[in-house]
Amino acid sequence: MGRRSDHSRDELYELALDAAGRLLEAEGQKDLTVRKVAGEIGYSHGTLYNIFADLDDLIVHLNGRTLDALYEILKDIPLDGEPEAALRRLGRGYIEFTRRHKNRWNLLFEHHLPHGRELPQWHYEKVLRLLALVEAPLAPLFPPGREKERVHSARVLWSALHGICSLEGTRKLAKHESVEALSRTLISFYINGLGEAMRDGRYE
Amino acid sequence: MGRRSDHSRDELYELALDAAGRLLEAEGQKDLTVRKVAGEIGYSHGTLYNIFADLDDLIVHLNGRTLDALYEILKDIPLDGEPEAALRRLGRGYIEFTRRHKNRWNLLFEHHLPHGRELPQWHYEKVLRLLALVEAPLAPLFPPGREKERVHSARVLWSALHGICSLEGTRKLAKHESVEALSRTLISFYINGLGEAMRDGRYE
DNA sequence: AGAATTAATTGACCAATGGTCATTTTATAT
DNA sequence: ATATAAAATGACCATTGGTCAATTAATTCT
Repeated sequence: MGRRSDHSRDELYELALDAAGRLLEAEGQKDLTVRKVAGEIGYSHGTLYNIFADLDDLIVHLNGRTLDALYEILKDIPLDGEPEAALRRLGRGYIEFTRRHKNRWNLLFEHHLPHGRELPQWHYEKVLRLLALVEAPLAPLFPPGREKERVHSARVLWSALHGICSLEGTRKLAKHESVEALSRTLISFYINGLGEAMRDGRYE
Repeated sequence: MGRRSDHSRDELYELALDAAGRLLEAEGQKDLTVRKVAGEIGYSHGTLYNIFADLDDLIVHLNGRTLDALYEILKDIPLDGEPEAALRRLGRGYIEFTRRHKNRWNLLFEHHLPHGRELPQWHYEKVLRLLALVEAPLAPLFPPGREKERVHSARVLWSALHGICSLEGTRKLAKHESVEALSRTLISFYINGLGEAMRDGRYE
């Protein structure tokens, strides 16, 4: 068979990522193969190599979608009011997302490009956009001129929450523990400690 | 070829895991294959299936070794003195380990058993032994009768540190950030917040 | 309209993998 | 020596990621 007019290149890109996402969510990483994705959309596996450089490339784009999906969830969460409460709301949104899309979310962090290849710039931009959501509620806690420290704290909180969800979701830490409880404690103590240090003027 | 007397079953087990560890550290997850491990120790791939149920099983045992190795590093770190200082020392040890053994450490958290299979009991015991190291320096911060909360806090800190190292080591968060700085801030603010809450009697 | 050109799609093909198991080879017991 | 039991092998299978010449359909040109 040759050039069909069923789908444009862009449509094919979307179709492929749709199918890849479905496969991933339904069957897990092991079943996310070039051939299965191609089969799902009614093309041969060779065709996918016109759209993506290779499977790694496809995964990088799929992960981009995951970051977008998470942003779409979190962006509507109100960030005003008590900083701690806002952070808890964000945390809950994050936790719920990782629960609902466990496989997608695992792939995002567990896929590694082969040696020498780097993630595209837009990946980091998508991450920064998410981090900005965490930075917002932190604003009232930092006086002007301490923006760097605010960014730093957002990263601590983001990474820490990631760790909590990661260890729980993959059952690597212990069989059962409440992610909510752990994240709640984290946020509460961290913010209190931060506030205290800031009040006493002994931040760093 | 048949039954050789070169190595006992136990020796073969150790040899295989040695080779697997070497391959993993040198080449990464992609090159950790049954055939390569077998080749490294001078046996055919079929032989490995006398020792391990399958590749997943081999990896589970390899990960057990990783947990042991981490414990061996951390167990000699002095945990007395200031809680915060002790936690920082533990954190540094952990960070250094994840740097030195990046591939081993990634595999530990990124490997998933196929659906329906569970990690062996001894895996969780090895984890608990590590968590106990974090619980120790927290002891002075909790009055008697709050052991549950102490365990809880150890888990928060452990998971959070894991998240920080994970995101940094895999370059998924941002290109460069000081893991040390992030973990230092985490420990400092968390412990301060915890102390304050405990003093004021408003824990939970 | 018909021919020439261009581009997309295919599937045979390759090397490698995880895994199985009948066969072979060796050590041990009789 | 012979029989028995255990372990090591490698042919074999299905599946994978990836390549590329051949094929086929859309587009352009005359």
